[in-house]
Amino acid sequence: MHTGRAPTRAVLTSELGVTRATAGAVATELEALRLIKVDQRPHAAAGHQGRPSHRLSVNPDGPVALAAQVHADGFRAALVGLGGRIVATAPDCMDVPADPQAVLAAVVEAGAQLLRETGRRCVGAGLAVPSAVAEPGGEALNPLHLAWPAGAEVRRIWGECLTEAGIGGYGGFTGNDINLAALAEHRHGAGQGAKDLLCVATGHRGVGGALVLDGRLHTGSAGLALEVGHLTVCPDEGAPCHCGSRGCLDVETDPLAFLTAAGREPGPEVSLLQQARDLVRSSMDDEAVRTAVEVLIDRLGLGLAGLVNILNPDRIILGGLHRDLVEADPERLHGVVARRSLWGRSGAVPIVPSTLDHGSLVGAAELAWQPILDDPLRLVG
Amino acid sequence: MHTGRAPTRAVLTSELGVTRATAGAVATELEALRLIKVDQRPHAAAGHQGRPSHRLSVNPDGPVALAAQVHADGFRAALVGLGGRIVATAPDCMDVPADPQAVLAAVVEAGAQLLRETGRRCVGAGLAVPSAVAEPGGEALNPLHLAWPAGAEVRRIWGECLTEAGIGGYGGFTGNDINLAALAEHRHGAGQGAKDLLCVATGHRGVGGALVLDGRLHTGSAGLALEVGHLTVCPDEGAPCHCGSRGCLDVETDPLAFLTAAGREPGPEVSLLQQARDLVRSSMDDEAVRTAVEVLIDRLGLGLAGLVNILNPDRIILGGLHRDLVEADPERLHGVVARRSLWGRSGAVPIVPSTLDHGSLVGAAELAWQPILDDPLRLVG
DNA sequence: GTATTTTGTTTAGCGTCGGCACAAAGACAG
DNA sequence: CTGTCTTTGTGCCGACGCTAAACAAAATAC
Repeated sequence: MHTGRAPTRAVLTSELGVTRATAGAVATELEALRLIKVDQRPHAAAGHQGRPSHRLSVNPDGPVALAAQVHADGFRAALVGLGGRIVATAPDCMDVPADPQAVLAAVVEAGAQLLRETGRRCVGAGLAVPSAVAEPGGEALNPLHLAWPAGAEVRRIWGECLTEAGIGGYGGFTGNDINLAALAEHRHGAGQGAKDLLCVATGHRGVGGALVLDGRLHTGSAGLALEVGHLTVCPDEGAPCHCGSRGCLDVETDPLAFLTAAGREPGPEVSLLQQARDLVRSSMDDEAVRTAVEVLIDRLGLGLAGLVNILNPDRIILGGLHRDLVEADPERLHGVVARRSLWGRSGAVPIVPSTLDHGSLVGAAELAWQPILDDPLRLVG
Repeated sequence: MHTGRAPTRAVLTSELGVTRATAGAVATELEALRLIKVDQRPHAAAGHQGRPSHRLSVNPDGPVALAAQVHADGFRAALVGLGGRIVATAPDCMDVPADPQAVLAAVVEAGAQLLRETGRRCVGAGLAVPSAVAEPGGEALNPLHLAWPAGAEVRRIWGECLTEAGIGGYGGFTGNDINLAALAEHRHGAGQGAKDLLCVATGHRGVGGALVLDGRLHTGSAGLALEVGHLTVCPDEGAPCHCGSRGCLDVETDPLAFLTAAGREPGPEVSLLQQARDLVRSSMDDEAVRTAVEVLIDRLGLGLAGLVNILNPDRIILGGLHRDLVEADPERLHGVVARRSLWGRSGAVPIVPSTLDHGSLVGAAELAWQPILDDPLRLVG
């Protein structure tokens, strides 16, 4: 169902490998649920003979998922339609109480406001947090950037706030922000069609990873997988890391590491990530900046090579500052990864920049949409 | 279906979550296929009331899978029944031609001989090789220990040899030996019930890994995943590795590394693996040996911690020399892994020795059994 | 204007599975 | 010993999801 836009019933038959009858039934059903709409006037395909087909498209006025993201500087809420299109966005809120209960209540209130304004039906709500999320309980294990207590029961609180506000659908879902961005890239971004998709991204501080296998997030047995920040990428003498080791990917390739390597003093006005990205984009003719980019690419490449040896992905998507690094010098990064991974030459992995601006939001919505994609029947009514 | 031995129809109903009717139908069907047999006399369950149930057990005289393993010193062939029981074994052959075609022909001949002798029906044939196996083509990418050409089309040759010998069933399957051992441990050994199972093992030289997710082998997008041998575990000054780096798990924790660390000169009489294992088992009161064990455990632990951070398995099985290491001092290994992994204290991972003697063989057979487990109907006839 | 091609819908049929009733075989109470 | 209860195994029916095949629709090709 995540194959581009506006297919026809005929495309569905071949894409899903079912008969025309089944594809037609599915289409009728989805239309009855107001999830899709069917062109009244058939689309005359030029150069093709035979009966022209009706295009099926996501109903822009259909139900939505409530998506929210909490980050270091505040939170953000939006309504996301089927297919990952953001329908409405609440103004970013920069007021961040240290109490998760209070934050999530405010998030839900913003979402409820959006739903009231637009009059949309809500199929569920997803929340992205900048922390490892334990499975199956949904506790935020290391919400360092939020000043929340470790182990905060985010999923439970999220669910309670939602029911309190009367937002129903298929309930509340929570996940790590990078995991959800990876899911979104797989469904609607640069990861479409990948079988084993690896995503690596910087936040404002630190580095995170995510893995999408056969279209499903792989979070490990307890939700703690892809903690890629502590791969050693600077064996000889790296900066000390809070994990106790030295030269971790986390402290060697994050925005602060880049600013330091470029000899810039980080200012307090905007986020470190923003400063670092601006520097890469504006000052590649500066010798110090170019050298810093090369150093970080070499370290990142070493880390990616280690991951390639273990995971053997068929695509890698880079986000945050890493996205700017690969865009600045893709050849160098490809070269390092190929040289340092065992199957570098034979199995060169495509490494591409992320394409979605609000991947975590879209991914959070995707969680809420999932039950409906799995079984559209149960939503009848 | 891999839940211990001799369940009853009633157990199937609860275990598979189906009705008694369906469980009964499945049992009848499997019996008709001679895959299982049903106790004539019902098993009186002591202390239980109600009608006693008939035990269902794997038919020891039923069809078998042909399983074979090629290794550095020769090859081995066996017939394996449903449930991983080895029914018959051919005498180990130590004659190893350098030509894969010739070796596999000899392997198939040994297997055909076994089938003739026992008169069993063959449901398929699986082959384990000590090399990464490319997917989906099935080429052996680094058969270093076999003196085969890299990229040898093992799967094609195996299939051709089988059809030539008239061994039918569901065809030929090939896989990496450690991958298959991991699959076998998950189905019938120390890995039962694990959701995310990581296996790490030494062969005679080098270190390999495998991952079983939700009961299925994860081999990555091209079959090249879990090349764990080149994790850095000796940052300061490790031995040089053929991969170009230093201090890799491969050269720091394999049998030769252990013998060197213990100050022993490896002799030519038996394999390095055998010498190393004998040393661990017999001479733990020797100071040099004990120190060597501790050094290797520390390095192995560092490597495992890195894998835990990325994969978050819920169980780790160690094979080869690593099995002896964990048996010699489990506390030390657990401690290192917990200290060096991010979620060490909260998410301590069980690390257990492998339990199967011929895991690769059983796993190879498992590949051949898989189509029948997936759909027993199609074998009617 | 007719034939052909492609798409969409209707109808019949098949296979799977759950629900239910019934039979079987023992335990337990009197 | 007998009747009741509990658990297991089996046969039957219907709901459901899908395929196959026939039919209808709407364009192009000649």
